[in-house]
Amino acid sequence: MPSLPTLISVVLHTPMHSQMAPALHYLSNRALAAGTLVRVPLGSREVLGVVWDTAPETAYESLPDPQKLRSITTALDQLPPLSSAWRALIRFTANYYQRSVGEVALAALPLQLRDLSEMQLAKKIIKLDKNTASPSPVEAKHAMHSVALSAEQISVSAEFNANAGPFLLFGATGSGKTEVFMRCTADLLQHTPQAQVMVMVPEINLTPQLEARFKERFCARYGAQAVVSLHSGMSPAQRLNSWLSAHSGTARIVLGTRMAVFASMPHLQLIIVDEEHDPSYKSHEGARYSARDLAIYRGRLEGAKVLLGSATPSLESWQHSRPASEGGRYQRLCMPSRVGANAVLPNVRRVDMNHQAKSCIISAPLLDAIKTRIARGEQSLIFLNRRGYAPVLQCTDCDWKSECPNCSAYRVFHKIDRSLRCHHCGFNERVPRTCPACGNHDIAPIGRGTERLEEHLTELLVNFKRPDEQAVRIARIDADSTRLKGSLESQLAQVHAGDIDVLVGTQMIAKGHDFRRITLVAAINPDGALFSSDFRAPERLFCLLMQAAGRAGRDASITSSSEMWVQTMHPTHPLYEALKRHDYPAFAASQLQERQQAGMPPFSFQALVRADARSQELAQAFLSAASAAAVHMPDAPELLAHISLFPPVPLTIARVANVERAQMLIESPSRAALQRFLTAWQSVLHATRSQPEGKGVMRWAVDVDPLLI
DNA sequence: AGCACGCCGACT
DNA sequence: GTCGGCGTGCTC
Repeated sequence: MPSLPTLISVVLHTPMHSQMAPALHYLSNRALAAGTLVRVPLGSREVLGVVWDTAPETAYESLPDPQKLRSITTALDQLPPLSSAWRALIRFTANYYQRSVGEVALAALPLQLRDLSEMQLAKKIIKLDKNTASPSPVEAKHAMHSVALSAEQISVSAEFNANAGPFLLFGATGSGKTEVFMRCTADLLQHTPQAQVMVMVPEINLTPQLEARFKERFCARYGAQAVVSLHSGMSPAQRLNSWLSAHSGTARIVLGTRMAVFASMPHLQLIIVDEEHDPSYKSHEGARYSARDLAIYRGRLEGAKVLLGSATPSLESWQHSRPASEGGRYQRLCMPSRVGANAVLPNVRRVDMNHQAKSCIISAPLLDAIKTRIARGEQSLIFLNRRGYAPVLQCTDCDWKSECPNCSAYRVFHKIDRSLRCHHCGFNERVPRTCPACGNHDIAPIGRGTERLEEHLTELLVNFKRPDEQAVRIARIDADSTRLKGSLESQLAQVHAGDIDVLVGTQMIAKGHDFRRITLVAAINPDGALFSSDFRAPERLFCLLMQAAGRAGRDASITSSSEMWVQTMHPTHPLYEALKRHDYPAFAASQLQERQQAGMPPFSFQALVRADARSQELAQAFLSAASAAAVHMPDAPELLAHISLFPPVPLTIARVANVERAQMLIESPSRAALQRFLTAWQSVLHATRSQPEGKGVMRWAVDVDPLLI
C-alpha cells in the first residue's frame, strides 16, 4: 500500500544571502531520520544535502509553492544518520559565525561524499568494515605499555579523571603534556568500551609525529584503524576513509587540525586541544570559526570532557580558568616542571642593543656564545621572524623602493634567485639591474631577513672551526627553504643528526619540534611587537619567545648550560622581565589588567565586517551605509543599546592583488547583545549591497571574535 | 554556491 | 557572421 510521500527539509551548500530559505523542502516516499544524507535535485544539478527535520504536516501550508516540490533522488542511508549533537554543533556554528546552516554542514563533510555514487559508497563501507576486524587476542595482550609518569603528571591525570572540566592544562614546555593526553585517553578507552577521543593540533606539520606516538601506544590494543587523522594535507580518498571510520565508531582516536572539530563521532567522550593558544585554530575563510571555542561548546553538547593544553595559554582561556570563586568556568591543571633529571628551563639573557653599534646585527657577546656552543659540539638556533634577504630594496639616488604594483606593500628581496617577491599576492620579478625610476646602478637592500642573516653568520664564522676542524655548518629553515614537499623533514633530520651547527629560521622552527642538542636559542630583533597597534601582539610575542626558549636543552644531560638570548633595545620591558622568570602567570596578569582597563577582549566582545572593492572609497562607503542603516532596523534602539559601531578603516595592507580592503569593528560588553545585533544586521548588510552605496563591493564577510584587528 | 539566460566586443 | 566576456536571477 503506497503511503503518501513525506515532506522533509534538507540543508544544502547554499550561502546565507541567496534569498533561499535556511532549508529546502523535498518529498520522499518513505520517512527519513534527521541527519540522513540525501542527494536532491536543485535547479539543473544534483547536490548532496542533510535531512534537517522531518517537517510536520502543517509545513505544507507555509511553503512558497507546494506545486514546485520535487522528490529526493537518493537517500544514502547505508550510512547512519548524523547525530542530533552534530547537527546542534552545526546549527550553533552557523548562527554564531553568521553563516548558513547548509554551508557549515556541507563544508564539514568530506568532499568525496558529494560526488560518490551510492554503489561506490557501499563498496567503500564494505572495504572499511573488512579492515576493521578486531585485533587478535595476542595483540590485545600488549597493554598500552605505560611510561612512568612524573608526580605532576600523575596528580594532573587524577584530577582530570575525578572532575568534569572543561580543563586547561597549563604545563611548561617539556613538562610532558602529550604524555598526560595519552594517559587520559588510555584511561577513558580502558573504562568505556566504545568511547572516542578527538585530539586537535594547530598545524598539519605537527600531525605526523603525534600520530606516530598515538599509533604506537594504542594501535596494538585497539587495532590499526583505531587511530586516524583528519587534515587538509590528506588526499580526498584518505579523508573520506578517516571520516567514515570516525562516523561509524571504528576509529577510537581522531587526530586532526581545526577542521576535525566537525568530525562525526557518535561516541565522543573526550576532546583534547593541544597548543590551545595557537591562532591557527581560528579559520580565515568561509565560516570564521574558532575550533578551540567550538571544542568547548561541543563538549557540552555531547557530554564529552574537554582538555585544553598550553605552556602559554590564550588570555581568554587563562581568564576562564581563574578560580571558580572569581567566576572561572574551566579547571586549571598545572605542571610547572620539565620532566627528566636536572631538567630546568633555560636561562634568559638580554643584550642591550643600545650599547651596540647602530648597524650591529649579532652582538659580540651573542657571537661568542654561539662560538662556545660550536666548540662544544652543541647547536644554536637563531630566530628572526622575517624571511627573504631584505624586506625592501631602495635606490640610493632617488626615492624608488621595491613596491608591489598590485598591493600596498613592498616586495621582498630574495637574493637566492635574485627575485623581488610580494609576500601578499605572490607577484614575482627578477631584480632590476638598475633603478627602474632613475637608472641608477646602486640599489641597496634595507633591513634584513633570514637569508641575509644566514649570509651574515657565514661571514662572521668563516674562520671559526668545528671541533673536527671542519667548517661551521649553517642552515636556514623558513617557508622558502621548505617549499618542496618533504624538505622540512629532511632539513630537520639534518639538524637531529648533528650535521648543523647553527640553524637560522622564522617562527616555523619555534613550534613543536624537539631539538635535543640545541643549547642556545637567540631572538635577533623581537622588539616590533612591544609597541604594535595590535593589542594581541605582546601576547603572541611572549608565547613565541617562550616556545622558542622551550626548544633549548631538551636533552637532560646538557640542559644546565641552555640559554635563551634576546637582543633588544628595551631590556627592562616587563615582557622580557616576565620571560626571564619564565613567568607566564605574571605576564598574563599584567596583560589582562591592561585589557580590562582598555575594555578589550576578553572583557568585551568583537566582530569585524570586512568589505573588498575595486577602490577603498567604495569599500568604506558600503560599510558606512550599512552602519547608518542599522538605526532603521526594527527594534533598533534595543539592538543597538550595548553596541559600538566604529567607523570603517582600511586594513593595514589596504590593497592586495589590486583589491582594496576596508573593515569596521563592532564591539559590545555582552556577547549575547553582539549576537542579537549581528543576526538582525545581516539582512541590512545584504540589502545595502543592492543600494547605490553597495554597488562596487565585490564581497563582504563578518568575522566574529576576530584575532587580527 | 552553481548554473542558466542574456546582451555586447574580437576572431576562426 | 560566431565564441565568449561576466552582470542579474533562480534554485524546494
